[in-house]
Amino acid sequence: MSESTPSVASTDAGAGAVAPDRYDFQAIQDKWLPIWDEMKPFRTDDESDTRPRKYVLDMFPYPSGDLHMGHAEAFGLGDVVARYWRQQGFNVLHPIGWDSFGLPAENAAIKRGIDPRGWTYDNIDQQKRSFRTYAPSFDWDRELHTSDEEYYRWTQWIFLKLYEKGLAYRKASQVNWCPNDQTVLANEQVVDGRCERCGHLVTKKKLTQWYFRITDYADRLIDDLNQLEGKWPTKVLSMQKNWIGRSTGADVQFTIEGRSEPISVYTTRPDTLYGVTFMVVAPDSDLAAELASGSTPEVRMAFQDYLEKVQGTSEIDRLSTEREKTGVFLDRYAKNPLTGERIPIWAADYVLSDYGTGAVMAVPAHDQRDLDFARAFDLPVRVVVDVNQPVTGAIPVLVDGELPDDLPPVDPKQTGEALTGTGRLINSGPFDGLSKNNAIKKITEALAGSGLGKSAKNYRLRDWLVSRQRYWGAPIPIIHCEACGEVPVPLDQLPVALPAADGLDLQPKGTSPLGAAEDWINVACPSCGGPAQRDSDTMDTFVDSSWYYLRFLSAKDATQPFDKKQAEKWAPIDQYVGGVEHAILHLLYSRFITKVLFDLDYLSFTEPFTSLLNQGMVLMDGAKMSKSKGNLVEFADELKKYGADALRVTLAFASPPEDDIDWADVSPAGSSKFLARAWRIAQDVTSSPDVVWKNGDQALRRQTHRFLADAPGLVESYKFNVVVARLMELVNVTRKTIDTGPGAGDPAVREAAEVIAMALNLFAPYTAEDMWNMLGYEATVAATQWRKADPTLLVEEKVTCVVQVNGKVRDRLEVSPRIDGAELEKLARALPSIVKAVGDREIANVIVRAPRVVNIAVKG
RNA sequence: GCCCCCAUAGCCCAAUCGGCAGAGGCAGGCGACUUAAAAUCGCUUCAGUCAGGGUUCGAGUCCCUGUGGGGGCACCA
Repeated sequence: MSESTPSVASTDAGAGAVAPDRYDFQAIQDKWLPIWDEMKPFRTDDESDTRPRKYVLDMFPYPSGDLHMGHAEAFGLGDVVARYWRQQGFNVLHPIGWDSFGLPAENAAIKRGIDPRGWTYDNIDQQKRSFRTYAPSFDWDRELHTSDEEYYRWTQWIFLKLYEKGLAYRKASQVNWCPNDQTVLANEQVVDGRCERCGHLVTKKKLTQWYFRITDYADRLIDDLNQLEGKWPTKVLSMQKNWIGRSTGADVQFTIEGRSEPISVYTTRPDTLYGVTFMVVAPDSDLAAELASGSTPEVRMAFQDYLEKVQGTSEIDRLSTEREKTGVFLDRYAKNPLTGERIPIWAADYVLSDYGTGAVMAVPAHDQRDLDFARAFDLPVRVVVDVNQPVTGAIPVLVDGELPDDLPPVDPKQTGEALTGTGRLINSGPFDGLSKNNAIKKITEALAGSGLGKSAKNYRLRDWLVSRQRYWGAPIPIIHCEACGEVPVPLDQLPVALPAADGLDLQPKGTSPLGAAEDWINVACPSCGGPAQRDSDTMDTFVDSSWYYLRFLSAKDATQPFDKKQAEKWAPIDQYVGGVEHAILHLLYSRFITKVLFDLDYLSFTEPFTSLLNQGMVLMDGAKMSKSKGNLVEFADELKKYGADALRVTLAFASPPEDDIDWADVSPAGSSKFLARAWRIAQDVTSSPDVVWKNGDQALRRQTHRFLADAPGLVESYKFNVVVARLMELVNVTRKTIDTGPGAGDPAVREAAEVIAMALNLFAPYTAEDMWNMLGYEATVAATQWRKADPTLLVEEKVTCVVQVNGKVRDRLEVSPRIDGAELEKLARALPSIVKAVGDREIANVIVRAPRVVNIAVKG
């Protein structure tokens, strides 16, 4: 029918133009976009809708320029899930917003001398236009921007709620400082000693800053990961676990000569307490300064020198594990709580001031770092765990083929290798002979009994530093009054709106630009009415994004951040989609804030993201795309060249979603070809919508229904690439049925075409809609329900049974799937090829797994 | 150093319960259409699953060891 004049695909066909004969993605996009805009098929504002609900969310974009290929992948995949659940009968909430506060806007504004506001919202407009064409099934009516006053007033509200609960506090401490961005950084934002954003070396600076007490939630943040097992990538679960870094051990009290208070040290090895030969404190801790100041003038001098040297060491150098051990003796002594032994105290920078108590008991025989230090300063080493003594069921080691009575004792001081393995205690008084694990328990109990220690836990996680010395963020809603101190801004005075950037110097200078906005910063104290000043810092943008998923549920509510009833209806998120770069930062913070809101009774759940899909990155020639590398693939260019559908299909089909995609390895042109083939099938169908499918070609029907049966499971296990492959297969078989089988008028061809359109809605909504239209149906195909597979078409009439001899395939049998085992064995053994293969060897065993396999095991 | 993940055709990737290694695509080859080429369409070649052991009637799949690649944590006591 279409072999007549090859019409040229018209690229300038406007909306309403007659559909061209050939697949023309531009014409199809232009045709359907205005119709969808009119229909708004993805709105979720109908409160009377009784369908079960699903909440599908992609991590919202930061508006730096236009969308890029990474967005195309993430939002394309998220949209597959959203569209899928709709076709499964769910009322699906799939909103979109922008993470629109942050440094890039401010840096761009400084560079060009403009307002970060304008830059940000221009970029949002640009991204919106691109999204419109890309056509994810968003409910646009819930759009939000974290930089809108209506949004950040509630970010400030959350800050105040944490403040009320004592979870937001200010303290002076050594913080991470990026000299380039001229602002502090949270621990999570420092990667290998460098600023996560700009790559500049991070330094330490003593500053008073705002923190959220996330460490109070450390246990729950670890323990609740169990709920997510199997629903989050194991990689992310282990990253969170590692980041929080819980360890268990004991706090042990050491009394100090010349000091009334004992020093508490944390150890994971209380079993080695008899092996303590010295103590080490962090040189930059208050404790070290105090101990030094109570010592001799010589020590004070030496300590000062050492401290200065330590503070001059960059973070990068300090983190090197190859570094020589350094330290100074403080000429002070502690007392071992169990033995009463006198223990010298040193200051050394291998001990960190902000972990545990900033002091450790050193057991050089059983800790590599302590041993290195002991060897450097010739301090005694005492073995207290005999690692040659088996604990349980250990296989004895033979020496020269003999079982030795006693292995030669190993001296770590000689070998330089600390003995960290298991074994039995020696040189430990009443605890001799106990196994390591048993000793940990017994010694901790003994300490607890005499009030000299107790079991304890420690975490690598630090409190979340949330204040930033920059302009483009949510102001911290606190007022500093000379008379009253810190005074929270009353809730009814929120938002604390950002002053206009106009007239402010946004250049980074180490203090917030807001400090210079005099009209803004000077206010009357809400408590006493006296002169006071606003806090001039703004919040880390991860505070903004920690709760945005809740704002979507009540995006226009002017009275509260979110409505608890709406949250109960929709949240937590059924499917969250985003890159693994947020595996720690955003996901950890959001989990924390969710738990806080739960504790405050604003929520009835404790985990925000029920299941998580991490899509991989889109690379080019094996490397991350970037302008400077010259390997940038622009989303806008690709969109123009291939259209939204082909891009989406390409990204879904390239690989499993969590794998990286190298754009050099994929073929958007191939995807276009596939879409054109699918589209032509709908075009070729000659039967009318009321044909009776069951009269159609059985082979094609089987294929169609097998697809209907398999695809849902594949989508739900994120095997989108396989679904696309199966769709390609179905298209190929349908093509064959048209060209060389019963022809385009066969009812099974129409059935297949309709199923292809219905399924293609997940990956290629424009093409799907146009096919659906050609097949004689009204828009929109996105609202169709997934057809149920006919079980009678899933049963095979004949299956191939493999006949093996000693596991090697020798022959095949076409049999009924319901064949009985004995019958099958008889058939198999009668096969001439099998008789020959067996020969006159004795049959040892015959394994029959009807109807798939018969395996004859023979001897010899 | 500790912990985790991965390895199938030239390339990207499939392979429900352990049961015929191949669904799909790219690239390649041949052919059709074309004056020719591109595009398009049709047909088609290609591996025994990183290596070595083990369990099993049977292993890509389970177990152990190693190699290669990727990731997380790391002077956290």
